This record gives sequence, C-alpha cells and structure tokens, in this order.
Amino acid sequence: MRFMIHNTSMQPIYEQLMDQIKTGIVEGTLQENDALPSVRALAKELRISALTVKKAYDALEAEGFIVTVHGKGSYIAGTDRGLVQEARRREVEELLESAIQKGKACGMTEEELREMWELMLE
Amino acid sequence: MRFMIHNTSMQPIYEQLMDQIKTGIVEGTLQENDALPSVRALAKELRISALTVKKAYDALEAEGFIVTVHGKGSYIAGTDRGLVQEARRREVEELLESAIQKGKACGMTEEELREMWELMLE
Amino acid sequence: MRFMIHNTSMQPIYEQLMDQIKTGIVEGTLQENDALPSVRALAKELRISALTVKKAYDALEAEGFIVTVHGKGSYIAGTDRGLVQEARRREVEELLESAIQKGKACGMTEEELREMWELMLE
Amino acid sequence: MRFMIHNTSMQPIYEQLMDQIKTGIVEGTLQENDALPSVRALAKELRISALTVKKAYDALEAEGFIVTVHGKGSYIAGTDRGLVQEARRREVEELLESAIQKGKACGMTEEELREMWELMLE
DNA sequence: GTGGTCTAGACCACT
DNA sequence: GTGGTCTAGACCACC
Repeated sequence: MRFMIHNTSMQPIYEQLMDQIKTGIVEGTLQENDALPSVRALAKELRISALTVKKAYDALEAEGFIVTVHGKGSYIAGTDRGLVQEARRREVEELLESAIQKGKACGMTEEELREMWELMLE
Repeated sequence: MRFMIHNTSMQPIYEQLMDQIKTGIVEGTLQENDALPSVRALAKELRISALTVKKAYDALEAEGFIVTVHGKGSYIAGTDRGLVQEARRREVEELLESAIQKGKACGMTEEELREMWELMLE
Repeated sequence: MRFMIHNTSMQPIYEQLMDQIKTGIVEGTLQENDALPSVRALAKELRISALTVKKAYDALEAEGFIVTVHGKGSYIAGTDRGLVQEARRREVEELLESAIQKGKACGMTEEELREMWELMLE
Repeated sequence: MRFMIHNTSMQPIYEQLMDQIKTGIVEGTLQENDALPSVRALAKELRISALTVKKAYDALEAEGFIVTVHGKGSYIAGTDRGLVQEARRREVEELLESAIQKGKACGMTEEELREMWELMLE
C-alpha cells in the first residue's frame, strides 16, 4: 500500500495517515492480520519523523483498528469492515451537518442547499 | 445584537464571533454604518480576552465587512449584502466538498451520498 | 498539588503522572474544573520533556478524566468521582487476579495465598 | 512437556516460557537432569524466534534453574524444588504488594481490599 | 501566555 | 530487526 502525505494540508500528518489506513481497511486493500510498515520504515519512506507515524499507529490502536506487538510490528485488527465503514460514515455525516448548519445560518433555503449539493456532486 | 459564545465548541471563539456578525449582516440585523460594540466592552460582556475580539474584528475588516476608525470604533462597512452571502456560500461549498471527498474515500457511491444528504436535510 | 516522579521506576513517567492525577481526583484534591498546571510549566517543574507531560494529558483526555481547551489549558472534567474510583478498582482487581493466577500456577493452595495476603496487608 | 504461547498476552514470550518451565519443576513434571527441548526445536515448534527461546534459557540458567552444556543441550539443574517455589512466592508477593499500594493510592481501606480479595479468590 | 504538531536524535526492551 | 519511551528544541494557532 502506498501512502501519500500532503505537507501543505492543514490536516495533521498523523491524521492523514490514519485516514488512509482506515480507507484501506474499508476498501479491502488492508485485511485482517496484514502487517503494516514498521514505524521507522514508513517514517523513512515518507521522510517524516518516526514519532509522527507512531502517533498515528497509537491512535489507530486506541480506536481498535490495529494491534501492535512489541518487537514484532503492527497488524490490522480483526475488526468488522462494516463497523469501520459505519464509523467513517458518521464522520461524513458530521461534515454534512455542519455544512447545512452554516448554510442555514447564512440564510440559504433548503432548495438553494440542494442546488449547491447537486452542483458539487458532479 | 446579542452574541453567544460556546466555549466547549471546537470552533475558535474568534470564528464564532465572525460568523455571528456575518449572519447579522445577511439577515439585516446589522446594517451599513451600524456601530459594533467596542472591543473592550464586548470582551467584558462575553468574558473573553479583548485580543480575541480584536482578532475577529481585524479579520472581518480584512475581508471588507467592517471598517474600524482609530479612536472611534468599528462600523458595518457598506458591503453589498449579496457579497457577504456569496462569501459564506463559498464556505459552505468547501464543507460539502470535503464531505464528498471523505465519503468517496471510504467507498460510498454517489447514490449513498445522496441518500445521506436527504436524510440530513430533514 | 505536588507531583513526584521516580526516574528509576520501570513505570513510564507519563503513567506515573496519570496515576497521580487520577488519585487526586479520587481523593478530592482535584475537583471538577480545577486547572491543571500547563504542559510547559509542569515539564519545567519536574525537569522532564513537555512532550511527556502532554502524552499524559492526552491519554487522560482520551479516557475522559480531563478536558483541554486550546490556548487556555487543561481542566479536570466533570466526571463522577465514583466512576473514576470504579475504574481504578478494576486495575487493582487485575493485579490481584494475576497474583492469584501466578500463585496457583506455582502450586500454592488458597490457604497459603490467604496467609501471604494477610502478611502483606500488615 | 507441552508449551503454550499466548501472542496476545501482555507478558513477554520469554517470560511465559520461563514461567511454564518453573511450574514444571514445582509440579515435578520436569525433574533433575531432564533434557529440555533444544533452542531451535522449541522455537520451530512454537513458531517463535530462536533468540527468544535462548533468552528464556539464559535467564533460567542465571537464576540457577537449568544448566546448559555447550554442544549438548539444556538440562534441569539439581535445584531444590522448595527453592523454586520460594522464588515464585516472592514474585507473587510483589504482585500483591503493588496491588495493595495501588488500592491504597486510590483510597481503598484495608477492609475494602480484604473484601475484594475474598471475592477474587472464589 | 496557552496547547497542537513536528523534528532528529537517543536509549531501552522484546523478537 | 522491532516497538516504547524520552529529550530539547522548533513553528504554528488560539487566547
């Protein structure tokens, strides 16, 4: 699996990594027990600090997506892919929710929001 | 005009202020040449730092929504209400864009996105 | 509240900090909305890295014991003290469980375990 | 003698091995001069690194429980079974000690500790 | 002032 | 080789 880091983005690097790994799980690119790159190897490949990679792995482990074995490496946990997808859908929902809230706060009607939505979707 | 600050919110306080002033302009509550509360008065009323209020006013002035007269105070600029609305629409568009991007990244089809959208809009 | 760090201990520094803050909450030394020392101030006082303090605060926030406000500081969360105590009791239970397990694994009878227990408790 | 490794456990693999061999000595399954499996054979059987097995054997030899003859193999040392038991009792004592310490740190009385202990023992 | 993120090293324990 | 912890600095955003 290839990782891409946008150093310019406002999104923290460790969150970018987390997102890509979660996406890999949902898409099936990463399957249960698959080994993730070692912290140091990935850090070197992406030319970022090992601590940054570790922070991403730590957070993913805390959320139950991967398991880390001391001295061996990190592996995709046996999570139901559907559960992961459900979790990420909730993230999308939150974005839509804030968009709708902001739209209404600035006086847009539902019809205007729908128009904008269809335009964006293309 | 009454301002409300949510200290718990993830949105920075200065952005909350900016949003509420922009909303006031769009809704007509705040009209051209209306005086805004002084930085110190608003800071005291909301129990926040004067620097935070100043940052909001500065940003609004940079965006052309208000004008600040040294030694007198801040006033709603003679902005076309439509311009304000246009600026805010762009913000909504950005939120929708990131939602769509994240949705596709986690494997949602356009149809699924549309379903979620209609559900949220209700 | 005074913090004590044992640099010799095998327990990581950040865990020592977490334990002491949890203890403070249970004992009532730290109450809801009390401000914790800033990351940098505590790091300087204890002569440890600011990142180490931050790691402790981050973990405590993830467990719901404290809340951190960007640019302001960290505060004791409005957790029911009973809940904290319950969580820590579970930690004690795990230690006892492993002691009993190991004792039985090396052939100790329940009576022998009870004797040792009473001896330790004095 | 059959060995069991729990890869999920928080206890290091080499310690798991050491514990099982000590238990064998106490229970009499392993007696003086009994040959232990070769480092390589045991590593292959358990699908772990030979270095890990070596580390366990080295530690056991340092503690006097086994003797290793270069080029021949490892054998149970002529240790008094009581001595092994005594050593393991000390490990149990350490666990109880840390449990009591943690319990008191979180405000439990001796009576509460006793209650929990009796509950766990059942 | 505060926290949020990141770096480039180091040492240790486990495999 | 691996991960686990820690350091001493840096830059940024927010208050």
